[in-house]
Amino acid sequence: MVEGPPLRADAQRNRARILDAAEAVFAEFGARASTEEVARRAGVAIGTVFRHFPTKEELLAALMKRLLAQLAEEAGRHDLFGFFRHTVAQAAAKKTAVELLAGSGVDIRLPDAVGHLEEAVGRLLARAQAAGAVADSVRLPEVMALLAGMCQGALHGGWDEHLQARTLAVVFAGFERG
Amino acid sequence: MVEGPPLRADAQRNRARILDAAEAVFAEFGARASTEEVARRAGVAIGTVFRHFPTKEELLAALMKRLLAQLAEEAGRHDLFGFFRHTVAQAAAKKTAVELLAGSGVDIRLPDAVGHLEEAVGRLLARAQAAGAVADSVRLPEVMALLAGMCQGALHGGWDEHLQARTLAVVFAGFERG
DNA sequence: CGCAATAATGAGTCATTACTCGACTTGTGT
DNA sequence: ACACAAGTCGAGTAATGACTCATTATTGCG
Repeated sequence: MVEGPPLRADAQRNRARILDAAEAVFAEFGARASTEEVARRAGVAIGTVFRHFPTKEELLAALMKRLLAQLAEEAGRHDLFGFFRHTVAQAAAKKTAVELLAGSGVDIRLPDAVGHLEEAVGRLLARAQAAGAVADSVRLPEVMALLAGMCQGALHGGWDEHLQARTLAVVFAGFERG
Repeated sequence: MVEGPPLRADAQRNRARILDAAEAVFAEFGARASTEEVARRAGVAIGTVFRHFPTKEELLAALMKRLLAQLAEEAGRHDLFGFFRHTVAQAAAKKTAVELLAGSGVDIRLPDAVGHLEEAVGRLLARAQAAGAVADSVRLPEVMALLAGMCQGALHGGWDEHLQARTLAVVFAGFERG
């Protein structure tokens, strides 16, 4: 994480615009969408995208970092079950987050961002266990695995609201009894 | 499903070889792998692949059909929990099955093959409920959703044996208690 | 201002890939 | 054995997409 001199004002504006466009485009078409489409939606030339993010992977990584940070922050506003519902419901909208949280196609290292999310979920788990809502035998890794799996399932399977509720109900019952 | 005249002997051989090669190649590289790689591995020219499967999608669909039929057949040799364990363990190996069972990237209609698999799993569910191993409130759609989600999760998350066991344990506990 | 340094532009390059097609080979029925 | 339909071959085509770079524009500072 080497920080060079601060960016010029226009460069900052464009960087943010590109990330916003990338979020929208990749949410709509998945990670296969072209970099040109991102540039078009951001209203900048293709070269500008590559100036800020020298490869497509780095663009995806930067976007992913932002999305994971956002998730970790949102975790603070929910209990464990609520966070599951919220995250799974958003899965389809934030296609990329899910695709990449998983590493599908492109592989990217984001230890920090993933770590922060894990910490946040860990706190929710501890609280839920202290309240007796989740069995003590349940550990963080399987909680993360189920979160990822449910997001993937919802995304690719196109679950409706009802199916999502029923499916999560099974998972929550499993949490309750270990 | 129009059946033309029977294929010539060499054509049958090549068709099978291509499907085998496709299974191996797509399992290794995902659906992004090139058709040429499949041809190379099958030991035929690229034109031959396209004679049998006029588009890449049709190749994927044919492969998918075979994999789903195989899964449906394997269901007969397991109870519900065993089938989950078996299928999830194979998820990584049969990357394609999972990617496509979900429809990631390419969309394909395989109502028959999916229907057969659902019927097979439905029988396992009914038997498990009759034996009291699964709560009566659990229905087939969420069982299929969880199967798909767990396969996705295992595939993309790279679960090890231990994590897989712990994760499935939570799901099974959920089945037990509804 | 004026002048570097920094950034934006966008036509072009190169690699990849799905798919075509005309020349050639092989299986099969008679 | 022969003819011909069925099948195979693989160089070629066209589209796409990641990335480059010489040129032009903007910004911020003294």
